[in-house]
Amino acid sequence: MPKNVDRRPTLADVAALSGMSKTAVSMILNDRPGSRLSADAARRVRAAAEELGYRPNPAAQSLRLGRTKTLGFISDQITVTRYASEMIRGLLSAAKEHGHTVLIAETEGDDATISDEIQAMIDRRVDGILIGLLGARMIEVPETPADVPVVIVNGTSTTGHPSVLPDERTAGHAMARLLTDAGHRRVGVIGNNPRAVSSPLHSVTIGPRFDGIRAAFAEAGVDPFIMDVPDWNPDIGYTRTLQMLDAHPDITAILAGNDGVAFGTYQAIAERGLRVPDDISVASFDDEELASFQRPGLTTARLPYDVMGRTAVEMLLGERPLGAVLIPMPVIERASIRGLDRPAEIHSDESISSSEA
Amino acid sequence: MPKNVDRRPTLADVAALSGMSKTAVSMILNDRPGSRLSADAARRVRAAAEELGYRPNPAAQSLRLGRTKTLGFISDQITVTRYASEMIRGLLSAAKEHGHTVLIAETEGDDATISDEIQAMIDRRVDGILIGLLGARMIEVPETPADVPVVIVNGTSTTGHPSVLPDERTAGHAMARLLTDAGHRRVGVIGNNPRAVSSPLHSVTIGPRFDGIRAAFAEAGVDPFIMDVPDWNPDIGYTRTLQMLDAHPDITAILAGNDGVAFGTYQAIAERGLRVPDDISVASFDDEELASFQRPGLTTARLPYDVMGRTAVEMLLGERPLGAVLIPMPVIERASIRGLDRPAEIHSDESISSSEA
DNA sequence: CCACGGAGCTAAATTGATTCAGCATCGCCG
DNA sequence: CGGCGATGCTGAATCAATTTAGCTCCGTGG
Repeated sequence: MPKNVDRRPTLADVAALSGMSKTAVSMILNDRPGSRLSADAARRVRAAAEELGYRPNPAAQSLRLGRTKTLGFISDQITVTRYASEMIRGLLSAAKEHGHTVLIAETEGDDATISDEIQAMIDRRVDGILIGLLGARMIEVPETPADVPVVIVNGTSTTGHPSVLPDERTAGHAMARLLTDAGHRRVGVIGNNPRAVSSPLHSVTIGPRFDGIRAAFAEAGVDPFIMDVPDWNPDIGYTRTLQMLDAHPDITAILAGNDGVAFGTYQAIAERGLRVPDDISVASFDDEELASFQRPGLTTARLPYDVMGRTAVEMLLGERPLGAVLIPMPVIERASIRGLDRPAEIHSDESISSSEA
Repeated sequence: MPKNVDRRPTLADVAALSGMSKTAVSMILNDRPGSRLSADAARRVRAAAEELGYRPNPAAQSLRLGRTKTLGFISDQITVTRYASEMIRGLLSAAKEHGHTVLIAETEGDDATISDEIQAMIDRRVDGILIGLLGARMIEVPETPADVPVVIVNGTSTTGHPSVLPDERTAGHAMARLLTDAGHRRVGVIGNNPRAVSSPLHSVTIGPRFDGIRAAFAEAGVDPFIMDVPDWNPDIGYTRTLQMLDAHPDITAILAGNDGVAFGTYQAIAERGLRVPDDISVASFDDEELASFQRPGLTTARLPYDVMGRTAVEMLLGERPLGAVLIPMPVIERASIRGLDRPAEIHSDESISSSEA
């Protein structure tokens, strides 16, 4: 009976077929610099490897080298989230470029299990760990062996791990500026989230986002109507926009906390028989897919999850220094903001709006 | 100089500390049946392992055992998709329950690279491979070693691999039935996709979905207005709904191809000054997150990605037979369908609709 | 008194790759 | 002609686990 049925070829098989030693084969296939093997030997070895369809066994390599060429990605809810899976795309493609694969795990929202997941990754001897968060906040990360770097994507840690965050302050400033530059001076903001801002454990980005917003309005001499909200979702966007419209019927623009809120804002505006952007301009943050579904398209500051994922991998793989990085949020201009250069005046009397007919 | 600085403890370390052999330690820690080691020895070994914080090296285990306790998940676009990341959640939790971890890779839409990704997974000696598809279609899957099972989630293969698909025919029937049961007899359907139905390489589910729809309408004696479309997205939903409303002003319900189409349908209905569900009922398929954002909430048949992912893992891990499985699509009833039991009559003359005031 | 069997344990082989140390052979220089 | 260095290659150790084969006691039955 043949002994080599269906067994995957090993280095030894290649050595035997090529008539060389395992050492030689290893050196040739790895292009080891400094090895002085003849061109002829190299040719024979490569031919043999090709013929057998030889693939190195990564388990054996890991065992010997102590590196696994594998990264661990642990998320709280990312994989489940409508928009943040872009992060996975970014990190996957960066990892692939460096010949690494990625293991995934999810805590399903329970921060306590993050410790277990990290341990599981370390048990598997990953070369580095990424922790991806759905909402950008500060979390507690257990200590890890010094040789396993950890970077947090869309968050920070209480113990100061390297991190990748969106540059929210600049984005907040840019979006408010977009509105004031378009001539809007009476604008509603829905909404600040005092609880989230109260502690980095709730959010590390909502604060900067609103700092930027406030700064830009102040620079333009605009005093916006900022409404506090307990959470950001379409339902809250809807009800608060209705309130805003009642309280300040003369506003010309609404800046929403994120695209989910803006979704509700669109609904409320339609409910009142108003039009975006003719009557009310709308802008927001995140650039979820649904921002492009809106009619007219929603102008929003994009959360660059893909770049963040990619950047984190580059940090892990030593391509850029480990540290705290801020990724710019590109402004995606669609059609939800109207310029008020001149037509702003005719807005004083609402009864003549029939002039459109 | 100490030799054991910062090195992770190995089986040999546990053996040394407990005064036993590596063999004994291995047998005890693995609860090997048939080994006749004393209770006292077991206690000492476990204590030593605990004290050192011993964790087995999976690379060494894989090398020896040929199993990696790792599953490979390859997708075309899943990880990037707003709704299908539920599949990852399902498969992750099932894998975790069986002590397996999951490697991910993505072809980024290029089917040609699927072969490379499979090879990469096989190189890593995964115990099984999942191929997840964004749109349910038939793909070509290269041959794999007999000891590595492959199952396709949300799709099928030309070579008849085990697969997990949603039960679209039943769902199509159920949704149409929901409408006819509510008394709707003039209903628009947006839209069938002839190109997609033309070949399993485009879709293996749109056909059954529409078969079910047609069957249910036929059973109820209803002859729906079915509109063909080239694709399913909000934009098409919007323009086609406008056309549908023009062509058949007397319809009382619209069944949309999926939630994206329904999004556009809502927009078009609002544009015409009509209301969901008072004037037009709407139903669709998928249950994306945005279905719950709609106002009123959209009644839709849920694509059970999480169950599909979980089921595929159970097949890979031998918990259920490898084969073709159909997963039921639950009907998610929200508020977009109006019962027409009696009030249907007053619809004949539109001019008296002012009676609502 | 010796053989035998079972209990309790261990030495060594094995898995597949990398790498250190070193062995021939050859040409060249003194 | 002897020694030296370069060239081209290989044997064996190593990584950390599992597992086969077998060793040493000890008690018991013949």
